[in-house]
Amino acid sequence: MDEKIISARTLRRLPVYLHYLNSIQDHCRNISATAISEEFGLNDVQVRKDLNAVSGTGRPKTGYVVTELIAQIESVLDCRTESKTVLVGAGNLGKALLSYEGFRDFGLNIIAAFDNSPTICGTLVNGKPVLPLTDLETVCREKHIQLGIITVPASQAQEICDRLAACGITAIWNFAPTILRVPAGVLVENENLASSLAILSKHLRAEKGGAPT
Amino acid sequence: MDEKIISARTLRRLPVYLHYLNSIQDHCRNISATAISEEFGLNDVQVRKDLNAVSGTGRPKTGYVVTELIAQIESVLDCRTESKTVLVGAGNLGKALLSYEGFRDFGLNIIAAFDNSPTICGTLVNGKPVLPLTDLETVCREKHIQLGIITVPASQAQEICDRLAACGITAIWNFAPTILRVPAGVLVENENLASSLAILSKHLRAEKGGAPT
DNA sequence: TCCTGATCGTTAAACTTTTCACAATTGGAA
DNA sequence: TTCCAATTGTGAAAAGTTTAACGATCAGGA
Ligand SMILES: NC(=O)c1ccc[n+]([C@@H]2O[C@H](COP(=O)([O-])OP(=O)(O)OC[C@H]3O[C@@H](n4cnc5c(N)ncnc54)[C@H](O)[C@@H]3O)[C@@H](O)[C@H]2O)c1
Ligand SMILES: NC(=O)c1ccc[n+]([C@@H]2O[C@H](COP(=O)([O-])OP(=O)(O)OC[C@H]3O[C@@H](n4cnc5c(N)ncnc54)[C@H](O)[C@@H]3O)[C@@H](O)[C@H]2O)c1
Repeated sequence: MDEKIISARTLRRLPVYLHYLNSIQDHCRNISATAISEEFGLNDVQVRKDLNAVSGTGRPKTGYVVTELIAQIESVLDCRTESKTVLVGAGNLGKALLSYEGFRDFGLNIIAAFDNSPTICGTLVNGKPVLPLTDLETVCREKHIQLGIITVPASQAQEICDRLAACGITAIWNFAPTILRVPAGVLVENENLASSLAILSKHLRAEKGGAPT
Repeated sequence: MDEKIISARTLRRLPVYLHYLNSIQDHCRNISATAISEEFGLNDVQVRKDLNAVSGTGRPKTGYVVTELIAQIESVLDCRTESKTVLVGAGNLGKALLSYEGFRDFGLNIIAAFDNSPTICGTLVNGKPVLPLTDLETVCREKHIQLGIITVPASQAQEICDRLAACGITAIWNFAPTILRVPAGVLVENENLASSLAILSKHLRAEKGGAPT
């Protein structure tokens, strides 16, 4: 294994590069770090360091071979290996995520959704079954689920989280605005949309206040 | 104005604190930075510095008065001032955002949504009208819209972005997986869900590979 | 063949964020 | 009253991240 330590910051930028590379691969054979940096308004050395962390096959004058770079990023992000996933809470947000195919590119495979509302259970969303919550443990254990998405109301999130962790799930993507307590070894990624909103509000305010941002 | 410079990192943590403070305000009069730090698994000095940036009214031995702290964070985040907002692209994700009331706490007020699909236009989602895209400019100008949410397919995002910017909107919340080019003075906040997914995938992979994370 | 300029990769510097260490304050118990 | 333990606030160290500077490489044209 020629693994280098990839910083979290770099890791977060890789999907962005990957999406861009995919979009240009049909009409570009090579791409330079400089060109990517311009595309994203980043510093070119930063991009070069990011790419160097996953690739190392950049060549002076020509840059990187697009398809090669895609493969290397996909390898680091492990896009080819499917992450077997369940989603709990098939409400508005849950259904949107279930319907979205864009995460397939990153290996996400939602096997099933769970909900405790009888009106939703039994339906299919984007071809994926919504099952009663009581089946959660059985399905997770039988299908060897690795990743759990939580889109239930905040008040229910910790309980769901505990149950997921108890099934051996070690990665949780939490959309509820709560902090979850998990056993060691389980990673929670909180999708905190309010944080982004705070940044935007601040910008609007700064503008009105007079100080340029 | 006794404004201090608040770092972006701090700004992102404030909504998290705020949500927690709101949840405890009924049964707690005071709260210490230490207690908050334990709740979130952060360093206590970091929390103290964050709070100090917005408050400065912490007292030794007792900590902060919860209601006071809430008011101060709300003031910094400018939660009381409504951000007049439009959403473009009333698809799965757009409808989920339209239906969500949680952002009201942060001053978000979605006035209307726009879509170019005739089947969606004219409907109401959570009491909010979905209008034809052709009305975008008129509404934005007449209602003095400040913030735009983009939930259209990636291929359409730049065009929508341009139109929003042309209406004088200076803050854009982009959910499409593209980088948007904007005039100076316009702030784009990209909600990149794939980045979080990358972190989770990496964790799963590291686990299987043997190296503990 | 030999330049030239684009590009890479790396080391060092600048900057940011987090953590540590410690003095200062204060409410309440002895 | 006096002391103690909890807690704040802050300057300095440490860790992490971004930017700058520069030599090395190499494709393609003179
Ligand atoms: N919709 C958004 O745009 C948005 C944005 C940010 C955060 N969130 C958060 O995401 C979560 C879901 O939001 P939403 O808008 O989809 O809400 P929603 O009410 O539409 O959906 C919640 C779903 O969870 C189900 N549910 C409730 N308790 C459950 C339990 N114990 N087990 C299984 N299922 C249960 C409900 O039946 C419902 O279908 C909330 O925590 C919300 O704060 C939503
Ligand atoms: N659904 C998710 O969970 C999710 C997650 C991450 C990112 N995204 C991104 O969010 C965006 C929307 O995703 P979605 O799942 O809601 O897709 P969707 O297809 O359900 O919705 C897109 C909507 O935009 C409308 N639209 C298309 N072109 C338009 C235009 N030029 N002007 C106005 N409206 C237009 C369509 O009519 C449709 O209603 C996409 O860019 C997607 O990549 C979605």
